[in-house]
Amino acid sequence: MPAEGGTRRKKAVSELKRQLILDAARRVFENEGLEGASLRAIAQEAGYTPAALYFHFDSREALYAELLSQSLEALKASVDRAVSKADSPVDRLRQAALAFFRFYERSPRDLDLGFYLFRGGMTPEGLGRDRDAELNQRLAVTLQPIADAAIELGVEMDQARRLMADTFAHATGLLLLAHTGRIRIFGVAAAELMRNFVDDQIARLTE
Amino acid sequence: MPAEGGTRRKKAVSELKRQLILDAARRVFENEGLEGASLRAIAQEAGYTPAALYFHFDSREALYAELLSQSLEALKASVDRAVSKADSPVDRLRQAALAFFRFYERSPRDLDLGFYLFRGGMTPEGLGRDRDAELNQRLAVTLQPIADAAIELGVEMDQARRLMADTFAHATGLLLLAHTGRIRIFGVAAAELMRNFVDDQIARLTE
Amino acid sequence: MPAEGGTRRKKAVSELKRQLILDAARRVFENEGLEGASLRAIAQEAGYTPAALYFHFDSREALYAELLSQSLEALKASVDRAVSKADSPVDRLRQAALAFFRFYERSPRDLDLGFYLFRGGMTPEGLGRDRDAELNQRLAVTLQPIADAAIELGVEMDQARRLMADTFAHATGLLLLAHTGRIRIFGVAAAELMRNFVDDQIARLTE
Amino acid sequence: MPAEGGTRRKKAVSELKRQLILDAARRVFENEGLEGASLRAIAQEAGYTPAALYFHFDSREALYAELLSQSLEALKASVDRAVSKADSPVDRLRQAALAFFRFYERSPRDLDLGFYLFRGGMTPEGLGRDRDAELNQRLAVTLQPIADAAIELGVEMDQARRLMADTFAHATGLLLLAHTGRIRIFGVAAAELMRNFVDDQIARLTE
DNA sequence: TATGAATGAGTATTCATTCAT
DNA sequence: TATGAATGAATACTCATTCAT
Repeated sequence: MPAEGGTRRKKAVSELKRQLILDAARRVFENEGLEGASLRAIAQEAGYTPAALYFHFDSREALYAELLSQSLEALKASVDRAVSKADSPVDRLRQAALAFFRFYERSPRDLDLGFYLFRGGMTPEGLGRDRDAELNQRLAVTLQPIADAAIELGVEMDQARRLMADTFAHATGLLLLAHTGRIRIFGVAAAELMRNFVDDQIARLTE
Repeated sequence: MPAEGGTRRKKAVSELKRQLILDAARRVFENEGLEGASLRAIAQEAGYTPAALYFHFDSREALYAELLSQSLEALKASVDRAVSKADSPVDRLRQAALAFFRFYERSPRDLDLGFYLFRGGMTPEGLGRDRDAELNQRLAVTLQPIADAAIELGVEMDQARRLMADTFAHATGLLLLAHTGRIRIFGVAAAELMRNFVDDQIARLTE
Repeated sequence: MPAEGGTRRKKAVSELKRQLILDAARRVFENEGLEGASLRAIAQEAGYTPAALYFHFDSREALYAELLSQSLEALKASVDRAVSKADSPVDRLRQAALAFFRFYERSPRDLDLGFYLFRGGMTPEGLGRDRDAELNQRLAVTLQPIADAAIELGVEMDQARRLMADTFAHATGLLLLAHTGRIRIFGVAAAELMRNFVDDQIARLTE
Repeated sequence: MPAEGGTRRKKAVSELKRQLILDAARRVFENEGLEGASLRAIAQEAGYTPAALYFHFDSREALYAELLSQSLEALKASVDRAVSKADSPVDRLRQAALAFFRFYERSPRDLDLGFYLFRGGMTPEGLGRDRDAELNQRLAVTLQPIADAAIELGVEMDQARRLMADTFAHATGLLLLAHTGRIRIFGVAAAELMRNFVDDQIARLTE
């Protein structure tokens, strides 16, 4: 048992260190942006040598991927929390969509991260099919409450899926616009447009 | 006349070479993506030494900017062409929005290019305020037909601007989804969703 | 004769252009210093293409050499002027030494230029033996009034030559010290030290 | 102890490698001169990739600065050694001045190095005020024995400082002359002139 | 598990010079 | 005489990654 316990403790310590590195990476990302988040910079922020990170992650891309993974986890938690507080299908739909929007509105670097790695999916090899499939899965699961609520409202599966895609698209489009400052061209506020969009969708489903 | 003609011919040749370099840059962009489009790579594709490009462009960023500029020009031409063929405000609105969408649907690298340089606007200094302001201007002008058509339909200025922003956002969001292959998650087609979105907007304005 | 006259005029024009380029080079040197005085920069200041300068000078080094040559000419003129105003051997000696010092005190870039090309003399090939010998000759001629005055005061040739070398060395040493700001370490003024040095030399010769 | 020993040995090895790079840099400096001493060239001479040097030095300028630092250290040691062997104030003054001269007479590249980095002090920002101030400090400390000896001889502080500056100036002036071969113009020997200069100064102080 | 050292490929840009026109 | 275009070599420096210790 003591040996076993030692092993378990070692694993826990290892897990902790991994997380400390990821936290450091997040900080670098937030402060320096995509371009500045080199492995060197992350290692330094974490108090490590670049070489040391390779004991915890296979490559820089793997580290990034894990960062995105955690980001998506946080996103899902955020959406789920909002949904759980709602008490009607309509409200669940609205809250899920708005929680999604707000999550990225508040931490724009997470959006950058998503764009960066999502784009990777286009390349022939991508980040590996497994990783790509996993990202898709996470995304689908996160947005699922929207489809669920729609179905509760009597909508067909097909239509529910469209709603998910539309909501995702509108939110990310508006966030992009807001995030790059371009939205000022139109003299409007992204959050307000998002609310309107969601209300319109609901109106259409329930009319 | 011979002297003049010589000068004129020289200018034309120079202009042509410039364009050949830009074409090479486009190809590199298409094949290698954002990261791979180094000055070296562009020069090689164009059959030049890196140093030679500096005779034609002030810097790598200047070359990129010109690439984007031409892309936006083509976008505007595409939208204008679609609008000119339409014969009613409703049709003009629809065709403008769909032309915008189709342009980027067909040449996804132009979307990347836009994202790349648009993002520059976020940095404190940006690529220079002038360039940033110019990008905004071009975008506003390109989407203007949408607002014009809406106003013809009796909509307030305020609402027309919202419509522009919403259309831009929805289109880019869907394109991002399509472009990265994520849209498959939802089992829907981006183009169809865009058409539906536009139709919904029109229905709302005209009901 | 018209042909001849045309040739002469052509030569004069050519000479003038050469000089305009050299003037431009001086300005660049003064404003940008040694490092900044690239051929490109000089050409631009002169209103030419870099390539055009090659019709007027064999190489960048040749242009620099000519610049130094003119600088030494101006130095000699400055010394000669001072000497011609003096009315005794002692005064000639003093004025020659001080004029030399003041020339470089006032235009430190000329000193830089001298250092730069003088140093070239060390390299195996140098700027070519001819050029090197010419520089030596110019320097000797410029300082000759010091030796002449010393001889007038009854000093041996040998001693007179020592005096020239010492004066040159002390002046350039002080100028270097002044020019790099190091003289502040000692809390003294270069010009005053130079005056003292000259007075000491004179005292020794005449005592 | 073994662990400690390992660390200590590692540090020693590291220090050694650093020094080997500096030695390589010195050689390049001696053979190729200022302009040729690029980071590439130094790395090659040391048997390294350019990138490897960045592990040992922060930048090319930092490497240069360390080279100069070691040179000044050697200079000071040389002067101190000479002074410690002298047994009277007059002798200390003479030996300090001549040791300074001889140091640079024997290794002219050290003089070049000094000129190169000293000149940095002229530029608005310099190599950083710290570095500049440090250079000044080292120089002052090195020449201090001259001032000390003069004060022992009953000279005022003010006059002692002048003597330091004059000695430095005369020595560097003569060295420049000798070093570039110009001194041949005057048919005299730099070392002899330096001895005479020092003797004259001593005569003046003690008469 | 972590480090120090090293690599090799890469970055944009500058330079003096050449040559056809 | 002058230009526009092009070259080839050079610059310092950064990057992700590897490996012996």
